[in-house]
This record gives sequence, structure tokens and C-alpha cells, in this order.
Amino acid sequence: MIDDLLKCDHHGRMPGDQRRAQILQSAFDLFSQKGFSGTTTKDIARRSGVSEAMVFKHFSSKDELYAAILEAKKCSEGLHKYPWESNEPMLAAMEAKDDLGVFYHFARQALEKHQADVAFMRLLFYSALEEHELAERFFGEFVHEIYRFLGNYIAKRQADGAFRKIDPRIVVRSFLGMLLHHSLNNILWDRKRKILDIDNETAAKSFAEMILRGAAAVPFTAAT
Amino acid sequence: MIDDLLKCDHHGRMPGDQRRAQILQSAFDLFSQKGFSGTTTKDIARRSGVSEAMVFKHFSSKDELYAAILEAKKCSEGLHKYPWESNEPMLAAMEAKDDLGVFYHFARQALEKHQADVAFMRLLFYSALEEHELAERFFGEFVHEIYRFLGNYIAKRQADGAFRKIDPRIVVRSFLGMLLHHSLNNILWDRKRKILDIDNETAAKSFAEMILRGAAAVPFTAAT
DNA sequence: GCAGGGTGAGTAAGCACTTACTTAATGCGT
DNA sequence: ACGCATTAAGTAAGTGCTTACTCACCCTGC
Repeated sequence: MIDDLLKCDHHGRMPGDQRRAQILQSAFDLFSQKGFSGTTTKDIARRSGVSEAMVFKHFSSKDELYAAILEAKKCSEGLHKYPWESNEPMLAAMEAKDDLGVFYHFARQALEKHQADVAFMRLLFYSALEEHELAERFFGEFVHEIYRFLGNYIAKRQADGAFRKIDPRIVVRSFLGMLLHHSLNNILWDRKRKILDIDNETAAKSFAEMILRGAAAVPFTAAT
Repeated sequence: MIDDLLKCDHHGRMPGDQRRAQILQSAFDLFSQKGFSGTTTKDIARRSGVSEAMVFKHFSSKDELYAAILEAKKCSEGLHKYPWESNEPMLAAMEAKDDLGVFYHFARQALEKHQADVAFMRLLFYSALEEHELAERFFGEFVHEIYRFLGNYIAKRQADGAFRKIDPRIVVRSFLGMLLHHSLNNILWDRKRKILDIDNETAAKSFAEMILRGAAAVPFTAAT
């Protein structure tokens, strides 16, 4: 996640930066599993293979450790921050006004990301419930930008006459709802996929088609 | 919630049942605010206006207190458990094969319930993250039943030729996604309604129309 | 030889939970 | 209507353990 080099379960000494990253990673794993108040600094130390004192040599408090995780995540996300960054197929579809393609590739990227980063999703949920200000800001900025970006595209396509008259933010909310709820089911409530077991491609395709039919001005006919 | 009589901040003695209910309510409020491990038995006692020992006279452990909350909720929900119980307009719409009415009244009831019971929603989220077995069972049964009920209706309407060929569970997932995500925004991430501020009627209407256009066999035309 | 990674053994406060005890209500026989 | 036993509501002050956090002091590789 943060740094793959730290995987070596090195018994002896370790450069400071590397040990710091390892502690960060251990804390991340544990916070995402058991929440902030459900995780002890002793647990974090044990998982990092060091004494508790080392944790406090790198981070002055448990709270600071939490803040450092979010800071690290914010940076490490980098180019992959939004589902349209480094998503060439989606940007190409936007250019070509291929609405189904736009929604499909957006959905695909989002679902893959949720699946690849279950721990981070859990952490975000915990911090939303615990009302950690940093997480709230993180989520606020991120979601706001998605509404802006997708909303703009929808408004433009409404002007083209492709989409019916409806508040674009409602379309975005519906679409994100499908994606997030699907991921939430897979992460939290139905991890065994007992209710619905479909792969990301099928899900992305279904949700894209659903939202497109839902928002289209003229009856939509599937390519297949 | 559990019992309104307990509102009296009665300084002196109180009948056992009443005090028990009061402690249950305090614990419910605190668990939903700060999670299970974020809440102390001392907090619960203070909020109930009694000593910690009283908490343990009524409930043998913190875990049992948690279980008692879920048990109490399970019963108190009663007739209002599912969004179609005591929802005459929706059942009437089903009878009349008024698909828009079915989705609208379902959505309306669900959104109202989420809004009225924010604390319970938070508690369910916490317990999903904390993987409390009782909460998982609670959620599993509930969601499973919703998929069965709505899925059946959709399958029947597919047989009528009203809905296109698509796995009904995907339609249900899309629809529940819209509703839950909308409530989640209002409860957790966008409590100030900065991104999207619409009332439940508008939301229910929009989502119902969206899912119906998304799933309909023939192009849907709105009544308005 | 010394900077910096690393620790063992703390500390004070907080945790879930218990014990030994006091106080207020409720019968109930006379 | 009274005294008195019984019971239930309530608590102060613990129990042993865990928590976040500290400090004095080792090593070891360069």
C-alpha cells in the first residue's frame, strides 16, 4: 500500500523512514479493521515487530498517527485520485459523446478501486461515523469534485438534447448510489456474495445502462 | 424511542423496568454516537443518572447490553419493519400494477424511516464495521427479505412484459443504492445538504422515475 | 565513538466489572 | 393504623487489568 518495500519482516534494525512507514501501515490495517478506539498502540507495535516506545518515537500521539495515515493516503493516491484520472477510455468516450462508455468506464474504475482498497473504504466509513474532521474534509472535497465533474458532463449532454430535463446532481447521486451501495454490500454486509454475485464488468455495464436509460431523453437501445 | 415515559429526569428511585429501559436508551444513544468500543460503561451510567453498578445490575456485561439493544429494536420495529408493511399506498399500487407508484411509495417510506431513525442507522453501520454478529444477522435477514419481495414484484412485471430482460436483483441493488446512498449523504457526509438539498418527496419521485425508466421494457413517459 | 535505532520497565489514568453495604418502598399480621 | 420483616433500588469504594504515553538506558553499524 504505502510502500511495498516494508514487507521484509526484518528482525533487526531498519532505517528510520522505513520503520516509520511500516508502523504507519500497521496502524492503517488495524484502524481499518477495528476502528480508532478499538485499536491499541500495543497492537500497532506488535504488528510492526517493535516495542510500543518506538511507535511514540515516530508519532507523538495516537491521534497524530491517525492524521499521518490520512496525509499519506492523500499523497499516495496521486494520479489515481479521481475515477477519470488515468482513465483514457472514459476520457475518449467523453470526447466522442459516447454516454454509455462514459458511465461504464467510470463505474468500472470506481468498482475496481473499491475492491482493491477495501481497507481504505472501511477506514473512511469509520472516520465518517467517528466524525474525524480530517476524514470529513477528505470525503467532502472528493465527493464534491465528482459531483462537479460528472454534473458538468450531464449538463452539457442535456444542452445537446441527449439527456432529459432533470437536476444533474440527482443523476449523479443515483449513479454513485448504485456504485457505492454495490461496493458496500461486497465489503460489509454480503461479503460472501450470497445475495448477488456478479463481477465488476457486469456490474459496471448494468449500472451504466440503468443510469443511461434513466436519464436519456430518447428511448435508449442497447448495442448488444 | 423505546419508552417515552423515561424522559422524566427523576432524581430518586425508579421502578426496575423503567430504569432498565432508561439505561438501554442511554446506551443506544451513546453506541450510535461513538461506537461500541468508543463508549464506556461509566458514560452510560452518568447519562442515566445512576452509578455504574446499576448498569451491571440490569445487564451482566457491556456485550449483553449491546445485544439487548438489538433485541429491543427488533421487537419495537414491529409492523414498521419493512417498507411495505403499513404502507397501504404501495400495496394498492402493486395491486394496480402501477409501477411508478410502487417504487415511489417504497422510496418515500424508506427515506422517511432513515431520516426519523438516524441513530439506529449509525448503530447499524458501526456494528457492520465492528462485525458484531447480531447486527450482521439483523442486516442479513432484513436486506435478504427486501431483495426477495421487490425482486418477486419485478419478475412478475417482467413476465407481464412491462420490464426489460435483466436480473431483478440488479434492479433492486440499483434502487436500494440510490435510497441508501442518499440517506447516507444526509446522515454522514453532507449533513448540511451542501451538495444536494431536496426533500424526501422530490427524492423519492426522482429515484422512482429513474429506476422505472432504467428497467422499463418500453420507453417510459412521465405523467407530468 | 557516537548518532540513532531500539528497548524494559515503568506511570497515572481509565477500563469493565464486583463487593459490601445503605436506603426507600411494599406488603402484612395484629 | 401500627410496627416490622422483606425486598428491591441504589451506591462508594474497590478489584485486577489495560490504556496511552515516558524515560533512562542499551546496542550496533558506520
